[in-house]
Amino acid sequence: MVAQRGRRNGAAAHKRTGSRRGPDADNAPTAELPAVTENGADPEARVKAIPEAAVARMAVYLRILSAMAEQGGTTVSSEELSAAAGVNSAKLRKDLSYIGSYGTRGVGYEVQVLIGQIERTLGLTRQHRVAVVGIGNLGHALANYGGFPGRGFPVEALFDIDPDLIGVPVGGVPVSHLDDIPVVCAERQISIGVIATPPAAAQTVCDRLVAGGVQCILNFAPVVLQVPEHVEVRKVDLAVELQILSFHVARRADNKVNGQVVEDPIPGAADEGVVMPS
Amino acid sequence: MVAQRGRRNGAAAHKRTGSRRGPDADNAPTAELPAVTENGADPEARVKAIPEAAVARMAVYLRILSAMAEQGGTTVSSEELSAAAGVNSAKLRKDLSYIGSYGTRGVGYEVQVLIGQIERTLGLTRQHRVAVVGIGNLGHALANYGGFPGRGFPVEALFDIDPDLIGVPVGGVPVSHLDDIPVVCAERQISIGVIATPPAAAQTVCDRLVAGGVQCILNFAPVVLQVPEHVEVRKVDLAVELQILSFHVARRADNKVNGQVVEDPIPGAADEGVVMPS
DNA sequence: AGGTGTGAAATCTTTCACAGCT
DNA sequence: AGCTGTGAAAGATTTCACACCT
Repeated sequence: MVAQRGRRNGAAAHKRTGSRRGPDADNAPTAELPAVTENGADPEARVKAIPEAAVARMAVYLRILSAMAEQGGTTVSSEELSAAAGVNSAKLRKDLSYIGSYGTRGVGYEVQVLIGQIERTLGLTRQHRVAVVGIGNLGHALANYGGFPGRGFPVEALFDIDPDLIGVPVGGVPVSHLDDIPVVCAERQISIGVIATPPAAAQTVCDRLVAGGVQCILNFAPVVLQVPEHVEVRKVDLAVELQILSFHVARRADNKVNGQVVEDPIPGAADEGVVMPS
Repeated sequence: MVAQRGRRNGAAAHKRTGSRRGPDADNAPTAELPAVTENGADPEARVKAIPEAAVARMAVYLRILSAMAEQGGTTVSSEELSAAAGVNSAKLRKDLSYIGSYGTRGVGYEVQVLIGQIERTLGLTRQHRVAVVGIGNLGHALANYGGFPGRGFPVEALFDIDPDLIGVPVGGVPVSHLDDIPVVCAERQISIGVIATPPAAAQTVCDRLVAGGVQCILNFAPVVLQVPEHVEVRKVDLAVELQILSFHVARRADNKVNGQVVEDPIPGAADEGVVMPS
């Protein structure tokens, strides 16, 4: 086979990931309209390719904006908003530019307008029914989160395999059996499945959720799920988070051997010095 | 070539306080790791800077390798390991190359060796004492996680503000009061603090953890924490995760409009651009 | 002045593809 | 023949810096 890739954002190109699956997908471009990317003066801005990273930040901006609105704020500058979100203003403006131009030069953004636009972009104008699988400690916590973040994500189904739990209502929703996942999810039009089971059960549960028509999965189990192409998976992995922090602790200790912290590490290196922070 | 991490030069120093870490994906460069020390075998190539993204994946590789070791596996090829981790083999090899050359051409990697090297890189050869703040549903779940991911992250302190909880042992550790965070953390040499409190309390808790000498924070509260430079923060935000998934559901639906709709035709949710006042 | 919107440059990541060991 | 290790190309994201409105 000769090289057939490296297609610079050209026109005709099936945006396919070489192999059959790509669960990783942490950086895939967001839209995939082959040739028809035009979106001129459409009153309803067509969803262009918003970088995945920007989408994640939008959610943060949204929360901050909501808080500001609640406190009576009516306008914000990119400087203010970005500071509250912990990013720099250029990034904030760039992010917002992906969804349109809703600011006023010399003034800033209108809080309400921005909230509306971000909500629209994130698809928050519709409901996304959620199912939580695995009603252990974590599942309980999730189920009781009550409608999840603000409304928009009602928990409509719970599942577990423990006979003692079946039928018991948690947070107002009765627990069903794992075996019923496909049926119940289909019936209740679940669009997001949350997996909070032990790792061993995760893949099976995932398969059933998919069978039930669930399109998106939020996985708390420390397992890499295999899913069909059309299903979106996000992973929240406590162990990974802690280990990343561990890495930083270790790195820091190494860089600190002299009691001096440096921004740019010096190729001086040190052994695995065990330095305790003072 | 001057490639310093210099700050801006145009605008003077603003007060963009801490919180340099983004919401989701990370973007801060990772400092260089000093050369190996212990069992040498590190002739030349000094370990370069390990990309943050690679660090996160290492943790995943590690888990898979451990599972393989448990099942008696002794060697793996990049192809096998990468498939199990859900990435492609080139990425896996590149990631591993950041920590050294521990594979054997024509053969693969020795599971045990890789485990050891990754653990060393992630700083898992030392203990990282953890404190969990906020013993609600989530905090309970975390506290009971028991030593967290395979030992190495012992939970040594718990905090809450509820008088009824103070003194009560959860998962073997008695709950202390929020006010005692600085003292207790310092005493017990806590290096990682986990915040599982309501958003309103998060920043205060964070400040106390920092006062207690905690260097890394895993934040479950939907708040952007402001921290001094030397403190590392990772955020796990359920709302953000769900909203990202929501975005994908919406996008998918949009792209399918001219083709065939296949998903949730939610009755009575047909609006766009209009803010739901619910 | 004051602040947005955005090409263009700088950076960071991923992927290619093949030299080089075993 | 098989598989790792890696320079180099391709992509994606972030940052700069400035034209351009109010």
